[in-house]
Amino acid sequence: MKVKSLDRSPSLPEEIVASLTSALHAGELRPGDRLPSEQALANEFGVARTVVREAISQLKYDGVVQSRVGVGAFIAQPQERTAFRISPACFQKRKELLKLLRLRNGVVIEFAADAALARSKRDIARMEAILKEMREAIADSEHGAERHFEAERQLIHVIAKMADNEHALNFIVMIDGQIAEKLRSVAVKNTKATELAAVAIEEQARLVEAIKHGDPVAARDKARKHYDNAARRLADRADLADV
Amino acid sequence: MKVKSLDRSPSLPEEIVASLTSALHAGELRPGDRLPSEQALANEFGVARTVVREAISQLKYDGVVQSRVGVGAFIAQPQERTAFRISPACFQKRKELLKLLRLRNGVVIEFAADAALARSKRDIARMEAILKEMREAIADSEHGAERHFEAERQLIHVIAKMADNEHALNFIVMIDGQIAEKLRSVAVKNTKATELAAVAIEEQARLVEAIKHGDPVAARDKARKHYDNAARRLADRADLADV
DNA sequence: AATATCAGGTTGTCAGACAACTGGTGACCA
DNA sequence: TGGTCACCAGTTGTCTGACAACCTGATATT
Repeated sequence: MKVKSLDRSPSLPEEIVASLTSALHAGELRPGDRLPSEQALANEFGVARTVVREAISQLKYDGVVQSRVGVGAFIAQPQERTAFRISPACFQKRKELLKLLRLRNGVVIEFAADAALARSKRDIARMEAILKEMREAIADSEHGAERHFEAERQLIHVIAKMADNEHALNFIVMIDGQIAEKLRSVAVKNTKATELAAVAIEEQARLVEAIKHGDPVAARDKARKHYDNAARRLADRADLADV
Repeated sequence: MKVKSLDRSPSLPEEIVASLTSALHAGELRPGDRLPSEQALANEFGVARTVVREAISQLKYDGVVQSRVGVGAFIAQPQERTAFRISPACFQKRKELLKLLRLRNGVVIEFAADAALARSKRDIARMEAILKEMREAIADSEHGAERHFEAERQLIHVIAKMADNEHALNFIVMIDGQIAEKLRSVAVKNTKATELAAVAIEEQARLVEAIKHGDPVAARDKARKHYDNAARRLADRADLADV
């Protein structure tokens, strides 16, 4: 029905980028090193120069390489990078996934305090609607787990939006979007939903309450309690696949 | 001497990326919209199709657009993005810079606690050497401010490294590298160094102490005190240029 | 010995071509 | 009339070859 044909034959530039970044990650390419010329890479990979150029242009976009006309392309210093990127490889290992989750949670926790300071009535109404949706989801034996999962995400997004820092918002949305895709199936499957969800909802209700009261310290505290617990509950689950 | 010829004539693909992203940021392009065909864009911008392709390949790399053979290229949903990027435009406004600083500080504060849990003797020695460098820098009337600035950055990097989360480390190094370039001149110029620096060093010494004792709560607390204060001191400075 | 010139290599850009693929149109047929 | 199918124009992905601008190092010249 929804097989969706996950062919995904990776494009040539993608493969070259992957090859170069893995070489970089493996230490075969180090900051300051000069890349082979575009023509040489094209020959090596058996593709046209345009393909190599597209690959290198992506690396340049991230500040991972810098090129000088007439000279060549060079691996830049780590501090020169202009993008934080999540590669598919990050999700291969369970550990990596949990570390990304930790990073997302850390930012959310920190900015929950800012949210408490900048809250508006609209925001509060929004959050309470989300809590209501969570509570209703418990009764939904069919899609309840999925609804709860999505509601949790929405709460995070609302908090991030409240904090009045678009960079933090972008960051949270980006990470969350990436890990959510991987976590959804785990969160939905095999969930002995109700009792765990009830605890989680209580935690989040306290967080919302703190934000509502405009108490940044309490908001941070409640946020930490919930998101640390949520991460622990997830880590304890045996069915979080490790490839 | 070190003028270094900042010519920086932006490349054609760069300009097109900038044009498209600004159109996207301005709401002229919205998620789900279809981009003009590569040939149409090439005509519009007066460049070759290869240039347009390099630009779009960069956008695809970030998950900002997705393309399908035979159909076209489309603006993706925000949750689809795979990269958090700092564009040069972020530094034009003083406010943006402070928000980026807030984001960096938030992550550092949060992971200072993790650092306290995962500290090693090597790390502690490293941190104490950095504190020593800061204290010595006070006496250096010529390069003291710059030395202090760099030492503060190194302390952040060491803490990030300690926390055993390479994603957080990457993120901090990236953001810090970007804002440092913009802050260094401000931090160094017109610094009535000694008295402010002494306060900052004391704050950081307490942070190091907390990490040394393996106390995550104290580490987080001290980190928050220092980095919030540092941000406030910076924001209070009148010479932080606003373009 | 110091300087000017040149040749080769490298990146940036251009132009044109073709394959694979998609969506819709219109012809054809039952 | 209604459904099926071949076809066509448009699009992306890739390839090829070319040239300009530029840099480096070697060579020739003074």
